[in-house]
Amino acid sequence: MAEKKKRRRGAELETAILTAAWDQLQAKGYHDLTIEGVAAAAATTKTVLYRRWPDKARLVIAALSKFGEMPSYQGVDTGSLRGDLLNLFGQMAAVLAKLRTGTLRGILADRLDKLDLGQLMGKANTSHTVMELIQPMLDRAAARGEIASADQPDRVVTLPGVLLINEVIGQRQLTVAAQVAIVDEILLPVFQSVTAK
Amino acid sequence: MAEKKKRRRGAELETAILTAAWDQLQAKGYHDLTIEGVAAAAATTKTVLYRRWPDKARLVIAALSKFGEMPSYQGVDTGSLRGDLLNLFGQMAAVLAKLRTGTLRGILADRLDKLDLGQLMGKANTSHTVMELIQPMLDRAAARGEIASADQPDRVVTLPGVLLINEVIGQRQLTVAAQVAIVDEILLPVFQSVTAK
DNA sequence: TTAAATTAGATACGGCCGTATCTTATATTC
DNA sequence: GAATATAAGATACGGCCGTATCTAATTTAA
Repeated sequence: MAEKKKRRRGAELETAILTAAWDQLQAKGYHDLTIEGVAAAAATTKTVLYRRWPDKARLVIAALSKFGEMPSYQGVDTGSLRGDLLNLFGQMAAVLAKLRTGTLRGILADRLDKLDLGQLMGKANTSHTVMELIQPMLDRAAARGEIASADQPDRVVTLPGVLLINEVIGQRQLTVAAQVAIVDEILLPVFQSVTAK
Repeated sequence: MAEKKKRRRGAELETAILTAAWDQLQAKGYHDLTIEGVAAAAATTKTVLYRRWPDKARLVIAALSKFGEMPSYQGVDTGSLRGDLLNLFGQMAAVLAKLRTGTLRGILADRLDKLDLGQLMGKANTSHTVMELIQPMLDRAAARGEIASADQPDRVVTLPGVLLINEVIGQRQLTVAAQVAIVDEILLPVFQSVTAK
């Protein structure tokens, strides 16, 4: 009896590959995951993978997007800038907690050669940049009178993202205490220091 | 006539290798520099290189230390915290200006897998951490009464280094305008917000 | 001066990367 | 249903990594 040589295609094949990538990520971690290994685990070849994703980082990001159950950020009006920021960091911490240690570090390292910081998070460039998360908070805070102006310099608006990434780069855990420290010791003082134009 | 098979050793050999590494760095940039290429250019083999440096990043750092003419930071009391900080960033900018674009990015990326942020700059861990640069400034500023306390949280003392690295990671140039913005929009507000204990 | 210890140099290995080429199965179109 | 287009699968390549092993030159100790 001859073997059926059924060939997977399109979405079916892609799902199989991403499943394999996800498994490898869980089993071996980002560093030890290889394109060839994923291809083998998915019973295909790396040629097929390279047709879809340009490198390991993008492949893993795709797998994370599909199976990582990363909730997209829900902007909530908590009634204060401090609450908004803590809420944001809390959600980020929850996302990070789902990742194996070193995964994000590895992705960042791999992409550091090619991209600028604003795009380091993968889809961050297309959908919601850090700025787009922060700006509404600042708008509300200004409307409440908590800060003098919602029109803050770029470097200031990007600061939360920078601090988040910095926290990830260090081996730190982004505990609640760390979140509070970041918000109270750094972010609020900076935001509040801006004077109305 | 038989060739003299003179064998270089120790410091002589090491200098030859680092010279080759430096040349390659200038000629091809960090990304395209390879260990094997440096070995070949130095007329030796990579075995010899791996006996001295564990990876490309360390090799390049060694070459930079030897030939990069990176002036070590000179702490100067300019009379104000703002002046001190701008002076620091100015010196850092001068150092960065000597590096080919992408060199520092590459080094950071390569080491991101293995180290925490405080050690990313190579010898930064042994000699002068960022904290050790900043703390004297804060001490002086507190003595002058510019800030309420020199006893600032770790995350705050490390902030200048984080912002510097962030600036480098982006493709930005660390212009004077950027330095001023960092100091005035972020660092001074943060430092000044700390209340005496 | 001879023997012992170092260390440079040469070579080879397995692993993975990223690309190219070719075939063959499957889908699409006529 | 046959012709055509598309994409999977197989294989091979050159490049570099990092390690291991062996040799031979050179230094150091005796």
